[in-house]
Amino acid sequence: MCNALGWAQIIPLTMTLPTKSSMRKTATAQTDLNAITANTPALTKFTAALVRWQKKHGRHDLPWQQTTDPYRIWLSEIMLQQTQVQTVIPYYARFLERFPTVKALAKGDINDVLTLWAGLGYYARARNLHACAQAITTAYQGKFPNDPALLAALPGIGRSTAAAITAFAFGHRAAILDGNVKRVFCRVFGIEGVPTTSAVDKQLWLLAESLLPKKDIEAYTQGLMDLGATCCTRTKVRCDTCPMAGFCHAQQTDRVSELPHRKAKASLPVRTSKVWLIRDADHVWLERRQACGIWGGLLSLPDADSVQLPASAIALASKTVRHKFTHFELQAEVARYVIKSTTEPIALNRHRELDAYPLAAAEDLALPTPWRKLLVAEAAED
DNA sequence: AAAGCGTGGTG
DNA sequence: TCACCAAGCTT
Repeated sequence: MCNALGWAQIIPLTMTLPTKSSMRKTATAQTDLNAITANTPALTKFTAALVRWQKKHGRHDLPWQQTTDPYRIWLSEIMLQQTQVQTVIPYYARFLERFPTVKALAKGDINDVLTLWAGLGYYARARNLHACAQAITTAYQGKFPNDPALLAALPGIGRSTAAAITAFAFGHRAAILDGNVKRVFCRVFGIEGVPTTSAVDKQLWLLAESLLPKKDIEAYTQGLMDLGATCCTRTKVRCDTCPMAGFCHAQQTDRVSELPHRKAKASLPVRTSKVWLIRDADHVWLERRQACGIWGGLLSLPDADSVQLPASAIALASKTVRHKFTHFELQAEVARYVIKSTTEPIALNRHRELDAYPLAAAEDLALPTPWRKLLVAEAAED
């Protein structure tokens, strides 16, 4: 069980109010989904145009596209959750080199998995990935089930990811619904309301199901992703090359920049902490974080209140590190100390300890990004 | 149902 | 610099 994060929250939440125009529209305009899904010709037009467009103008050379290996497709879908293609590509190659099959991954050490994931974020994905590989190995003899409902019961695989895997690996007819798809649907069909709310989300799933083609599920699914990523983007929209331009609701009413409606966002609370950077000439002492919560399972600088410094410690200048997460900003004071050379662990208490790691290896450890950057800079200063 | 969970790109 | 958010899932 994870308790508090250990970082004090010192600034309370305040709400950024929505603009008057968005309040008025979300309050009064209610999209009639029945009117949309009953309009079969419009649905058919969308689907046919998308499939045709994907085959000619979509992406066909991404590293996970020239295969129907469900392991490779699954790995790409997990890495791509809330993460852009350009970021994923180098991680994907390194991961496959180390773990080429689901059985290899299942047998692997979770700390090796986290090391390969370090910097990619949302580390529960890596822990779920490992657990999922073990489940597939034991429950399905290492073969991915081709049923989206079975896949969605596995750790880290939700409804959309399950549909994407079965569509690409098995040609199974199932609907995806990610951020790109929601944006496309809201614009093309003029869906009002905030897509992250459950009511709108439910409507979008119904629409997604009703749009599925009878054949070409691969090109259709890829087309949804490609359109949102290369044409119907958040900003710099390229309506001039869009296959939906002739009948897109947002484009025809000049509201492309207004849809989808944004949620009123809470301002970032700030949490402060004090951590210790304990080093000698070429080592730094790090703690393995507990498996749940922020940076679960990663290595980290220890909280200052949890460590008894060795008697030989000599204080260096402190540094301040600021790091913004999705939901809070961390301001950490890094108190730096040099201790007498040793590679012995430092005891925190009965259950926890700090272990020495080579400072020069900071790039290759399972460290969260702010600590990795800090330690790389620390090593470079020597 | 809504909050928790990372990081990097972009304008 | 700062706000916004991306091939979402879990609890």
